[in-house]
Amino acid sequence: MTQPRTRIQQKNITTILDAALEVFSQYGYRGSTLDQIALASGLSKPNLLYYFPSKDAIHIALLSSLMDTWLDPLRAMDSKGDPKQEILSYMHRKLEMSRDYPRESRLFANEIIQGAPRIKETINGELKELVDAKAKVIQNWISEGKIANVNPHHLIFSIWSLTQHYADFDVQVRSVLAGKEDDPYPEAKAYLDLLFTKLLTP
Amino acid sequence: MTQPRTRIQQKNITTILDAALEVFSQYGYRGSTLDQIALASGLSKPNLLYYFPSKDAIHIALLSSLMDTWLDPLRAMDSKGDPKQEILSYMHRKLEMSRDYPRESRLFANEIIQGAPRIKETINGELKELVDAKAKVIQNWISEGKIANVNPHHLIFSIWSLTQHYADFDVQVRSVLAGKEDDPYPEAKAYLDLLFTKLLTP
DNA sequence: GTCTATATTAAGATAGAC
DNA sequence: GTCTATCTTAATATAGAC
Repeated sequence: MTQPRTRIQQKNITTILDAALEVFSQYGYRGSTLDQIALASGLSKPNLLYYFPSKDAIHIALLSSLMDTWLDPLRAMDSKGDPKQEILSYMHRKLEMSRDYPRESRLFANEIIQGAPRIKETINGELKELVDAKAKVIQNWISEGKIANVNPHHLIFSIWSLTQHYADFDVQVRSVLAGKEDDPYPEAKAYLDLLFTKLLTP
Repeated sequence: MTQPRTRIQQKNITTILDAALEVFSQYGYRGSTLDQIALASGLSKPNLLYYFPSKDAIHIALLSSLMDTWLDPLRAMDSKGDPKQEILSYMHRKLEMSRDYPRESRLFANEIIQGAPRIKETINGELKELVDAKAKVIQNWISEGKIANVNPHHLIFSIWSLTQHYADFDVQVRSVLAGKEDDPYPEAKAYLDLLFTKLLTP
């Protein structure tokens, strides 16, 4: 789908991808059907297959179109900024993404839990290189005594897991907090702020 | 399957559940087929359905037989023990479960991400009650000044997310650590020990 | 570009012999 | 209890009219 598109094509493709995100993120790839995506998009099933050659193609298009956005917050971590603030800001952005884009988070979670069959190359390549580069930045901050000495890779994993948990395990979080917090995010932010502040203070 | 069983029945049921765990944890419920489970168990497809009435029944039997084991570490948290040590021990046991039972972790993760259709009652009931009870224990420790003032529910969420991440996102963790750590767990343990020690110290 | 109708295959489940 | 063969349904994908 790299050809130039008319307005109606563009609009339908966007509609399909949004419907597919809704469905795939909730039921996983195999658990989702073209009928569900057709229903969610308001288009007919054969019409989906006019825009995409197959169900798989829709899924792949979704994953790759979202991968960049997903990694943007980590890319934004600036080696020239204030170390503790840069890491906290990265955590905040990730937490906001869980809150504002939970479907995207669950789409990736489903994919990775099931062995990342469709995005393994990206993980082994682009993602690993980005993480390694940022881990070096963090290691430099540690060497300069700006933050406490923690394993940079595991620090990044912990930011991922702590923030994505609120999107991926949303049902469980809300069940457990029922009657206490209607919106888990304000408390999550306060808790994670404290956690990372204490962790990173030398 | 509450009737008394012969030895051969018992053995086959165990074999089926183990094969089902292998398959369901990797592909999710809908992504798994009875053919795959039959192949993994060494039994024929109709034979699976001699022991269980349906695919769904196998999945439900798996989930409920594992739920208890899954919550045991939290149950073991002792209000009369040393507060910081009890919480650290809980985290350690959860990390060991990720390392030793990653399939179980992914089975639950798949289920919860997709909205927990089959275990919502348990989450709203048994799980919530257990967490609320343990949150009270933690709150008492805080009131007594034994540990720092952190939100008990979010503390428990953070233990879940940080430890289960190593099982659920195993593929990603290992890809990112390729060439650095063959086994992520020793570094994970050291990192999480530091994290929770700093967090909980008043 | 969009639809109805349909071909094709995969997967859950059952029948019935042994 | 276990198997081969088969029924049935659901789901991907295509054909062909408009």
